[in-house]
Amino acid sequence: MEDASVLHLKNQFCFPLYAASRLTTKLYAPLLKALELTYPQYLVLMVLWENDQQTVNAIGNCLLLESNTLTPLLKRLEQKQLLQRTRSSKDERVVTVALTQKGIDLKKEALCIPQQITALFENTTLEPKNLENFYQTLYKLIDVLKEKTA
Amino acid sequence: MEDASVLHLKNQFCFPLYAASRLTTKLYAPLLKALELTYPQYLVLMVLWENDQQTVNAIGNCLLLESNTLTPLLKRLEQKQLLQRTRSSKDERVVTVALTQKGIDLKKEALCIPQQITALFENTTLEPKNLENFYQTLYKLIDVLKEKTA
DNA sequence: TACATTTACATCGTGCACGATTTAATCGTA
DNA sequence: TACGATTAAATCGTGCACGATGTAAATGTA
Repeated sequence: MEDASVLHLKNQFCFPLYAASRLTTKLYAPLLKALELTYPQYLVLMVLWENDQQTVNAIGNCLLLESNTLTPLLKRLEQKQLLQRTRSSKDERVVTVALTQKGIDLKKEALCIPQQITALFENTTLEPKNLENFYQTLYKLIDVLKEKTA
Repeated sequence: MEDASVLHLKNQFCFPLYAASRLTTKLYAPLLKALELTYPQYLVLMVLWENDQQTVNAIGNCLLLESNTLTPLLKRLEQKQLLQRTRSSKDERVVTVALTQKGIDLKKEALCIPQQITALFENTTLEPKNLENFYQTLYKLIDVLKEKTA
């Protein structure tokens, strides 16, 4: 590759990931709007739907986010009465996040989202077999990136 | 896949893209800090290094961004005296963005970034052949997403 | 040539991301 | 048991993203 073209957008390592991530968030947006959720809020709820009663740190480990991002986001979800933040009495540094009944109930409405997303990819050029390889490599990439940015 | 697990994070379509995108931006951050650039600013400059003198719209088409994001970003780059925004006299609606000499010169310092990134992936589990397929599928995905979110 | 429509960019408000720092609690160890 | 180090959240400031709306210029068409 010649000198100049290494800086061309199409040859960049990161741009397509950045673009695909933003476009995917946009793909979810109309479905999440029905639940009055943003995409990061949806991610936090998925973490809690899978395992309720987690600390801020634990949620952050799942999503690769830290308290500076999570605290305000969790406060917004608490204001919507989807969850409750409680400072642990055993260790006053720790805040435990627990779903409210309203938060638990919202899962039922969210259940149809994954299949609606999947349906959007039917009859496209994206073959399931390619996608499988794609996600395998993507997770490998994430592992390497986690190590290199640690 | 059973009902509950479709909402598990690891089975989600979008989360790994979101995570990989953010981690990749973090990977670039220390290199870009030397140039006092953010990652989106770097992307805009790459577009202009490849083709100088573009309208806000044209830059947005390259990066999939609109004026609501680009205008403030371009103003910041203008304040750093890396580029100049000029309203076209032929069509007063259009703003043309042109690199200053300082902006042109910055390219020389940026040239080493791609190879430094590439070097980080040597001796990892990511095989070049897999990555080639990966990026092919990623660009296909972007095309589908562009269509579905249009 | 009026005038509705379209286009290009800008503005505004909200919600992330994230580096840097702060605060308070707990831990480790001399 | 003091006390420095570590840990968990929170706070702060800056810079994206982006939907919604605004503004002004250009365009299409009756």
